[in-house]
Amino acid sequence: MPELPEVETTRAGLEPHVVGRRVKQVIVRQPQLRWPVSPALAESLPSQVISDIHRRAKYLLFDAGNGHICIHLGMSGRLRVVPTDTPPTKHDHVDIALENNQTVRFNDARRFGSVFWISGDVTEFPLLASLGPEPLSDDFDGAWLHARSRGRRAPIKNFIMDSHVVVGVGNIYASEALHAAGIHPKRAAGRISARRYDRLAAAIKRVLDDAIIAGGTTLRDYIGVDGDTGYFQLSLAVYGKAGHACPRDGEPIRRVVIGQRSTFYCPRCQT
DNA sequence: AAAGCGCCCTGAAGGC
DNA sequence: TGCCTTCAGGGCGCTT
Repeated sequence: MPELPEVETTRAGLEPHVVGRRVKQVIVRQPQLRWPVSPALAESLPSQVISDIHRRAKYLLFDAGNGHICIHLGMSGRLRVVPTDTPPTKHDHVDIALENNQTVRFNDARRFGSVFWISGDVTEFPLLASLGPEPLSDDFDGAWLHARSRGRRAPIKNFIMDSHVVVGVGNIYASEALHAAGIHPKRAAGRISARRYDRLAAAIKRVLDDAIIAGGTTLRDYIGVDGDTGYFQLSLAVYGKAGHACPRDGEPIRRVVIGQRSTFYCPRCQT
């Protein structure tokens, strides 16, 4: 369930532990993740220095000089920094051991996550090549959503969760942003005005930004401590709150399934 | 091109 | 208490 804010907080938490460090060894205990872990990872990475950690969508990209480590957390993936001699526990699938006797450890119970080795240009890597803009960048705004949505009959909730439209809007924050913008999640994307898209784009930015700030302040050092992020139980207005009063008008929040995903909305203030 | 759905996997929750 | 079933969920990729 890591959403973009959790991924960004993981990136920020890893950065001081990893950047500038040389990789000593890579251990792959379970290569069968969402995609198989390529042997090239363990072959190419040792002796390289990690110079940077970027995030693109929900992918973490570690610049290793001769290539990039690319990690997606799926829905149950966790990255922790532990002393290298820490015995692995259940679902500890990949270790990246550093020369300072610390190890970046990837744990993923459900194995929806992935660990890639990208030897070439990351922007040409198939999974990254056709992604939409970052939601927090200036490339993403209401005008972009409006332009991209013309003729689209899919529900707006599916539309904003389409990574080719905009990346990083997961199931939780899609519901939250639509509530904040007062838009019904089932409304056809092509039937929403430019003005409402301005509000929606702003809501997406605000919701994600608030969560990143909250995560950064409350969980600043979690990676070095025990690695358990928990989930950011932020001030969610609608997600998971079926039957609770809408914070805006008191109407009971409803749950509905859209695109095989739980969706929460207020039937009164979201139109 | 767009939309819908299957699938990968495990743990938690619910039913009996 | 314990077994069995159901379901959630990110996101690719196949099908329609």
